[in-house]
Amino acid sequence: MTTSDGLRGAAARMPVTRRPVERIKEMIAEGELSPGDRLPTERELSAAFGVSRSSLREAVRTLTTLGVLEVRHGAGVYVTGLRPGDLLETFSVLAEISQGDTLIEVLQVRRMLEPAATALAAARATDEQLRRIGAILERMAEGGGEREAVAADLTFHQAIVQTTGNATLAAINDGLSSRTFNARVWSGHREAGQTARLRDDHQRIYQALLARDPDAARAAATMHVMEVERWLRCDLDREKGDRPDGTEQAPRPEPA
Amino acid sequence: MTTSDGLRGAAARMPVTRRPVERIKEMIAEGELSPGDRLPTERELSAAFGVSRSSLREAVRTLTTLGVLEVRHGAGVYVTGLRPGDLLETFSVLAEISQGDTLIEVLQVRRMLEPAATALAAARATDEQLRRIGAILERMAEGGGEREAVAADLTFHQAIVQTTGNATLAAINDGLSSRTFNARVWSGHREAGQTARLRDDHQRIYQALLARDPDAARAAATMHVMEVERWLRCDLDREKGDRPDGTEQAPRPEPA
DNA sequence: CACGTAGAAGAGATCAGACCACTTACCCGA
DNA sequence: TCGGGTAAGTGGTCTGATCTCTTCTACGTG
Repeated sequence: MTTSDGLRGAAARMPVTRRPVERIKEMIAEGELSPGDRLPTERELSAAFGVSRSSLREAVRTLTTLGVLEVRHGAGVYVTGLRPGDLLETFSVLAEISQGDTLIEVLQVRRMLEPAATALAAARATDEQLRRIGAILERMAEGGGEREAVAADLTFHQAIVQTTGNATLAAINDGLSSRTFNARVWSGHREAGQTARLRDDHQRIYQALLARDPDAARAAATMHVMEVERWLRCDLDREKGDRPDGTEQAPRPEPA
Repeated sequence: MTTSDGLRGAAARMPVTRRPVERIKEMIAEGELSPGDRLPTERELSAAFGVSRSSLREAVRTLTTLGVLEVRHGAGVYVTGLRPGDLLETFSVLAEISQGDTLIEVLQVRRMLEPAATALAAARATDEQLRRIGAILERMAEGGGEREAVAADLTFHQAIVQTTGNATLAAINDGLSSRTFNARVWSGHREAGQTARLRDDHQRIYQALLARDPDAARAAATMHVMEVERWLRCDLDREKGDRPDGTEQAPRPEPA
């Protein structure tokens, strides 16, 4: 009773729930299903795939989590826009539950992406986009609670990356700088000196964008990410061992 | 009407299935659950959360898809290693089902990451790591079918990125250069000139690594990604409109 | 005729319980 | 002592019923 069914070798010993997942992904890749399309009802799909409705629902749940499908209660199952932002939404869990060294790694990646992205933004930004970024900066200057400050910082960087016009880049960057992540880095860093330093960083980035100077933008972004990295390292050290001596704030500087 | 995303107080009007998802993620973030820990049985969990087993299973399915949990048939549900590679496995769907412009965007991101990563690798590589990369190159030179060539190319770049010691970076890069993606770029580019060009690119990267020369490594990696991007643009143009004139092979070069 | 509301139909959400398939560990016999 | 077999435990799947939400229709009112 095992492999006797006529299924081709590939789909033979596949968990039942996985079959609809692979098939639907395949249909999308082949163009049989397009963004926005509505799928048959769960009851019809389960019959079509020869699986129970429970299993079919788990398959749909998988594809929903991946950002491929979207379920509207009472209305049906739809293919999402399949835009990078849809497919990379899962990305944020990394920043959400990672700890210690992985957070450093995340910042190192941002140190590769954000300078390049900011430089690109400086070259491509329209007047309207620059105006919007400036507005965000003004809102940050107005102060507000820590929550608002974190949100505004996030919005500032997101706006810059969006200016590059690369939605994939924007989605990845969003994932690497999720709200949870930033809140963690920021916690305990609201002292006067650091807040001022942050504002300076942002101002320098903004000025470089205004001047449409990619090199300056790259440098400013690099400095900013490095600063955030320094804070994080400081925090991690404090957590690890409570050494009161403030030395070794930036251990192991990048060799390159 | 109701504020759909109010989220005030406790989990007020949250879909039943989502409650276990959020709670388990929270427990992991708080350290109540650690990598490798085993969770209670599905039956116990469903009782603990006050949901049916079906709903709990959908929650577990969500977390499994995200790479947070791992289910072993007959043995139990476990927390994964929570390593970047675990959490970013979903990443590959982007390369799997994206088309057209998004593929270009993916390559632009790689153009930001791979040069930086290769430079870092040049600075940090151990003799053993360099030897391994060299071995991969030799295997590629031996030829073989297109399938083997794609796999070897992938392995080559993965080995380099792993050399940086940044698992997050490696996971992201893996996602951006999945087998499916590469197979698509490569299809139809096995002509003599391009194969040779590819081998040259790889050799130059390898030489830069051997010389532990970050600048040369960065340049070589950049050239390589740009070359792949040129192929892809060529393919996309061919698909879109069948213009026989070979002009506009590399449209809109990056302004920066 | 225009419009809004109530009801019905359809679709996903959740639940309950049963049975199947796989893993693990224990126990018994050689 | 070692090996295999068996049973308990756990995830995998199925069935079918009920609940909730969306959507559309049809009715009634102004």
